Amino acid sequence: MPDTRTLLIDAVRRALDAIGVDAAFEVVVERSARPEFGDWSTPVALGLARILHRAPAAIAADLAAHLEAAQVPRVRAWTVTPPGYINAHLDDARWAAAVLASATVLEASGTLDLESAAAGKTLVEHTATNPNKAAHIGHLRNACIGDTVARVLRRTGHVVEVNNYIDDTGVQVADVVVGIRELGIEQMPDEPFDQYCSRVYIAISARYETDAALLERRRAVLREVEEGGNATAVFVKDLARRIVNAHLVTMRRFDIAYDLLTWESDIIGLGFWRQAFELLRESGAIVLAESGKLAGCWVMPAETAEDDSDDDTKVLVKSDGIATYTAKDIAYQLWKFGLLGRDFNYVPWGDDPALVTTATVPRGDAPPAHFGHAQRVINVIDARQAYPQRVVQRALRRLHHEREADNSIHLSYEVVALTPAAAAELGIEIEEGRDSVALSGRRGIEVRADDLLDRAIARLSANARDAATATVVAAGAVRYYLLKFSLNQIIAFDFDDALRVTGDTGVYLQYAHARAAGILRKVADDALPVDVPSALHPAERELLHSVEAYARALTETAHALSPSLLTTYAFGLAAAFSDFYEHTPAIVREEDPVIRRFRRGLVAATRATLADALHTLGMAAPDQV
RNA sequence: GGCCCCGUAGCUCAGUGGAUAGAGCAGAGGUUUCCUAAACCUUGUGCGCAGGUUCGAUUCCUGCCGGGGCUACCA
Repeated sequence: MPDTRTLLIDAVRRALDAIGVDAAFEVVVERSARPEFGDWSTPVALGLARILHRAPAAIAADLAAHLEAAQVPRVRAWTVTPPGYINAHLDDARWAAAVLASATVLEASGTLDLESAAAGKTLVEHTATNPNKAAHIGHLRNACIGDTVARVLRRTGHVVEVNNYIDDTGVQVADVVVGIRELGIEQMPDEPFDQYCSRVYIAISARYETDAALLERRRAVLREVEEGGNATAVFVKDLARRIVNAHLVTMRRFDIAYDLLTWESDIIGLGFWRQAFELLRESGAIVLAESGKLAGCWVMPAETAEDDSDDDTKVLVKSDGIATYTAKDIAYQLWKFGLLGRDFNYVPWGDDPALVTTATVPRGDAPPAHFGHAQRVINVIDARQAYPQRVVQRALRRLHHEREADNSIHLSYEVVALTPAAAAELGIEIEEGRDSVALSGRRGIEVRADDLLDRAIARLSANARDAATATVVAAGAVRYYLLKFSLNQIIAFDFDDALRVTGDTGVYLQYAHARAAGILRKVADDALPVDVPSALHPAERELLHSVEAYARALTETAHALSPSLLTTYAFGLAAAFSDFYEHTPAIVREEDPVIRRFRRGLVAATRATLADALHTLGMAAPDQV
């Protein structure tokens, strides 16, 4: 059943047809600015005034007459207000009943086919934290965005595959290897492995400044890793596996999971890059630079012949023969679309039955391969990597994969930075004149994801009914905090904001859900048909509008790939419910059976909708807190 | 220099080509014989500046100012 807004847009469209307005004229219908105007309003008459050479109010009156005559379902009356708005006043009995019925369906159905099923699979790559250190809140922002986007897409009927890319042949892992070998730093008793590696990473990064010879050691490590089949490669693989396991445990605490772990070393080991290199070379997409500062490198030249500045020339193979990260990413992107003509080997990861990892060597218990071959690829990567992502897209275009290039989405988001207050709390000096400092694992400027969650749990434990509740509410609170900012807004991280338990927080949403669930526990469902009372309380109207808006909020979130749209919606729904809760009499003591039944139904619809929104955001919807 | 992002209330942020631009926090003051007060209510002279497009611009365009990022044989 269409929602009221869609119904009204169609009705206005037909009224416009009736007075001969071009079908291309855009119909806007929005919530009325003030309740006394109505429930929904359209400004179409304003825009038509010039086209029709008539006063807006006169056009509005004509249209209102047509709408009145059309007997639009769920609409009780049409009015016109200056300077020419047309307002719909809803027939509460029919509208409210429809909203409650839809929300009940929502609860019953497993998936919500809101998108007319874009054919094919969407592959979402997220997290992709370098396996050389503990995950911090910057990595967690990435994971929360990616995980939520995947959930939203699945909820709206898409087929989704989630990859977590493991960059185990890159510079950052090599740094830790050099650090462990050269600096003699020991793991402390009780020190988690990922935190130990973070410590080594910070130490070796500082040492490079004074000991350039160490950089040569790093080059040697990288070469051995790329060649494979030696002790260093085995050492790195083991180190990376241990870090990846730590990352998976961390992310699991936030209910973040993956379908497939893809290893950069397999892209090298299985010849993906070799294959991609040949394709790129044969097509002329990359060339060997023979002179200049890039002599000896295989590079992808600039976008256009005119713009041949070095600025836009990207090195894919360094003069020492080692492929850059971007090069391997091109091979990976080709694989994601099924364009490489090669596939990974797949083996289960540990004892998690739902998680598969790529492997260089096949194994007997390999799960059936159903990975890759995506229609659309979404790479969740921070805004600083926009340039290399453009190079990946450009590579697809140069190989004449236009459609796949168009369907390669860099889902860019801004970084997390520390406010001066947060930096001070961590004992980090902030540069004079700056109002924030960027996170940096390399420099130890960070808030570890696990530490933040532990602090949130500690903060919530005092008021939660038990430890398990505190844990899920804390995880939800941290997720909500990292999701509520627009993607292109830098998060100015502040401990007070992130750990707050009142106001616009995940805790508020979960508390509202628990309140609704509490009412449903105490007010029995008499299973009789729900009638709508003759007069709705303003808070009831707002809550009904908010419940009804869920489907649209979901589809808009899916289209924009922007989780903050959904957090904003969910907060609005929870606030509307709190307002209803505070400003209408307690249902448990309601004597009138019609009102009691209706208001219980409204609470049930709210709870179901809020639970659905919370789950789609990757948050728990506890019945009690 | 080129490209990208940001600039809305004291602070952190939503928001929209339409009728009086919203939240949270911080500050002040209130609400509990009542379904969980992690709540609710009261308290607010704010869209960086200047042009342009438009019936209508905080929203779109151009320029400028301020801040951040990218522009590596790192990722």
